[in-house]
Amino acid sequence: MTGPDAFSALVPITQPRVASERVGEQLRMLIASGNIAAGEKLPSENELARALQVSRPVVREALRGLSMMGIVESRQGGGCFVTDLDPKRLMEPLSFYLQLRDYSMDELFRARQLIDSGIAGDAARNATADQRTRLIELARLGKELVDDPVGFRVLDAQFHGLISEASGNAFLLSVSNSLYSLAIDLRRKASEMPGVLTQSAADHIAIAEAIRDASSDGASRAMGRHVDHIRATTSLVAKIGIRDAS
Amino acid sequence: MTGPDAFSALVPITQPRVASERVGEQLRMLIASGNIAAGEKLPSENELARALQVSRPVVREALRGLSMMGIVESRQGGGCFVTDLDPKRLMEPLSFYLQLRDYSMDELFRARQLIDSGIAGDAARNATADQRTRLIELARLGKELVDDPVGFRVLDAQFHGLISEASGNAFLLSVSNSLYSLAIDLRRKASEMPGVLTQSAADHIAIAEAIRDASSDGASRAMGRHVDHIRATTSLVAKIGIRDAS
DNA sequence: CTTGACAACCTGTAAGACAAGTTTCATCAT
DNA sequence: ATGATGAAACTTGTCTTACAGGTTGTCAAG
Repeated sequence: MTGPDAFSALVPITQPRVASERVGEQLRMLIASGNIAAGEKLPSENELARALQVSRPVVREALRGLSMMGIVESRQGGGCFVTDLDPKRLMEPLSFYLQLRDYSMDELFRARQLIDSGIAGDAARNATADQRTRLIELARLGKELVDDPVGFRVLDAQFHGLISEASGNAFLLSVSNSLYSLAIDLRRKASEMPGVLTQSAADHIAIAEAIRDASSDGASRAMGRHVDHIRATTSLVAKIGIRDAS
Repeated sequence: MTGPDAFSALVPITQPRVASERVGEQLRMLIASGNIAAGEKLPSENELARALQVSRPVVREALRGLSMMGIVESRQGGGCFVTDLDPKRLMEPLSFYLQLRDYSMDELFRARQLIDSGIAGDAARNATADQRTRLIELARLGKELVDDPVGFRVLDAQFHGLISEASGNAFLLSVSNSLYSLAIDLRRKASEMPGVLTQSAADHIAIAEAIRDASSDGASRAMGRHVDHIRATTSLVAKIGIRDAS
């Protein structure tokens, strides 16, 4: 190894060799760049085939690939549409990866701890007065919902969403939402265990108060502890849940 | 808003209605469960079609979808193989999602500071001996490339990639890579300013040494300073670069 | 035993056909 | 004039056939 070989890094993404993947890549770029908006209807398969100078099966394979990734959605007779591009949908392919390795759950919690702690710290710095009071309200409301798992989960989503919003960082918000939706099924099971919601409600209050007091470090630490608690109960559920998988 | 609407969470995944997605789902489960190992060769498209009682185009669409997700890989004439299931490949949907919105420079740098610092800390804990020595090598090599912007950028990418890999967290690796590629065009311009690369090379050495010494906090702080330096020079370039944007 | 050509096989692409569902629009009845 | 009805056009879903381009394995000649 004499020096860095420039050629290996010069082509970071190997451009798909086969036609259908090139077509898929092109469509994906059109969507990512905003030329085709979410929910918009795509041209018909025949039109795309004509425009791209390929056969219809090639277009179909490309669309099917995008469909499996949750980017587009085809309705028989109706046409092909870009989905709402919701994180929940787009993160679903990643659940395959989570099935592959049992320790991947740890990766997600480590990521969540890092990012959510940072977000909480930023929220303590940047939140508006309205957001601070609303957070306190939500946290107090949570204490009354510890016996209502469904209601608490909705409130929990609002609480975390509001903190992400208050942090003023759209990118971290995206990442945090992705993590949240990846773990949401496990969270649903965990929230039915006794004591879990009581702990979460207490955590929420600590976080909300730290943000209210503009204590950046305090908010970070409180959020870190919160994620720790969630990790503990969730990994427990994950272990138990193996045997009663359908 | 009276109460939480439970129905939105009641149907987490809709099972694929079309044949090709059912086929894809089935193959994916075979791979996730280990019945088909990584690197293994799949039956030919015709065999799969016969076995699954569908036509070849259906099988092809399914395989193409899995191929776009990085789960399988087809070679013309050679057959279809399961990939090595490398996390880097499987996390690709995440980078597409992060490309969707346009983020401000400040958001990206704040995110990068948070995530790369965390990654550096993890790398100091989890890196193998080989990775530590290789990092030192790369950092030292960088000092000799401060007059070669192109070469330095290649090495810089390798350096950051190796740290992400050493952290052992595929999710954060993917996020970090996305951040890196989102800012790469500005970085190209910045790396041609005098002094920038000298600073970066020094930063790299500090980071590599902290990771070598398994100093988690030190690596985090060194990376944080590094991102700060990059932010300073890059934002300068961004201001200047506005007028000669194509 | 090595080497080279050939045959069998596999994926890549194209084109055509029909089924099933949706949308649109014109027609008919009110 | 307006609303409902139904047919026609369009779109996706699937199957079939065909051939080109590439790989792999075999077998015979050297």
